[in-house]
Amino acid sequence: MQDILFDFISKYISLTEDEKNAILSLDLFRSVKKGVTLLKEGQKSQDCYFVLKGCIRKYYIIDGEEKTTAFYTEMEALTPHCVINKAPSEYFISCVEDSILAVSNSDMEVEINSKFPKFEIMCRILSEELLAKQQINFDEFKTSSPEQRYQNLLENRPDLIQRVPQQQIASYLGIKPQSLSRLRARILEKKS
Amino acid sequence: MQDILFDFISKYISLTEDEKNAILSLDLFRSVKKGVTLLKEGQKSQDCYFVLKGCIRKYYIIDGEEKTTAFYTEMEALTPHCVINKAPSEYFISCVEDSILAVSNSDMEVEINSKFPKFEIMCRILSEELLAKQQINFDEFKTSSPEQRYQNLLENRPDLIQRVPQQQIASYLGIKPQSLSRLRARILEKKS
DNA sequence: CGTATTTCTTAACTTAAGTGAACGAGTTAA
DNA sequence: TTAACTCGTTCACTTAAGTTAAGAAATACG
Repeated sequence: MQDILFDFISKYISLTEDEKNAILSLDLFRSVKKGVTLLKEGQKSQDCYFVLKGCIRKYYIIDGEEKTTAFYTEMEALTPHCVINKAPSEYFISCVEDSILAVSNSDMEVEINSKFPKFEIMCRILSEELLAKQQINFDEFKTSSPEQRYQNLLENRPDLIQRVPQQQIASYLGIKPQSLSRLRARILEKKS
Repeated sequence: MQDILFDFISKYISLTEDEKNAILSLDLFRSVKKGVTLLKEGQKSQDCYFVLKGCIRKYYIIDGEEKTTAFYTEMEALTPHCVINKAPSEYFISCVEDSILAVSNSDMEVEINSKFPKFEIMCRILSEELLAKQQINFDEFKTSSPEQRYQNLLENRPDLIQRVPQQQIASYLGIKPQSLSRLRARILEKKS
């Protein structure tokens, strides 16, 4: 399981055995059951998440309704906004499947960063990379219809549609579950 | 005009007179007329833009239709995706108003970064900050209707609605110009 | 194993956005 | 000054998503 984390890190920087051991000694790994809420609206938290196995999601509750805006699966990292701006969180984070996560908090990161300056370089590259990805994603979302978004999802993250309940997929696409059902039926009809 | 740039930078790092002069000697400032296209789909470019005065926009052409996905106004910076991944651009960038921009290319940045390591720190903070903003923006877009998006825009960037043609605003909100007209009429009716 | 509960689908109806066309106001150019 | 063009609005019509409700399918749990 640790290998997944080190594989990920090695895409950005190379680690010595000493450095690997220092990371392992932080005891980052957490096993989390499906349905568990990791962060609630209004909470202040310092925890960042890296998904080793499973899936977590970010959602808002607006007028009593859950609005899912992101899923994070294997090899994806989530730094909640409340960690950055030190304000109460505007959203929830919860576990879609039984998952294994690497959970780090600010203190640990300060410690690691001061011991291994390499780490800061990785963070910079990572956040630049994420920013670029995020922008393309946003543009794609803006320039397409719900139906196109669903087709895109089918192409780019087909696993999600299997792993995640439809209602969460629907809200991720910006529509209601009933509309997703209908839209799926429409697509099937077109194919035949 | 330089003051705007230095004001911006001073939010992140402090510069000595020498450093300021080094930046000025790069001769970054460009005056660009309304309507000029700075980047075209398919082009490879190394140029990044910082708006000192005016407004530029990013848009795609999809099925012959312009789809505007972002506006950049005073004190906002745009690093095109093609600069990061060194691939041809998927979108256009053009000038909405007569504008004054600071235009930097990769070579200059390498030069500045090597002379003043401070600069790299600024870039890291900036991209982290942008990433956070971008995520909140994306979430807001996803969780709201065209009408709510328009109301949001009225609150958060009222100037844009004055400065930018309706059709570009409409496409930025993810709808057609006719729908924006209708939506505006609907809102006026509600108020009365 | 069967019951309860949640999740997904279907349907009928409402509302809002897309489409195509026409119109008037404002701008540009001959 | 007039003709051509652009831009925003309006209208009638179509299409897709929201809403409410009911029923089927899948899942969880005692």
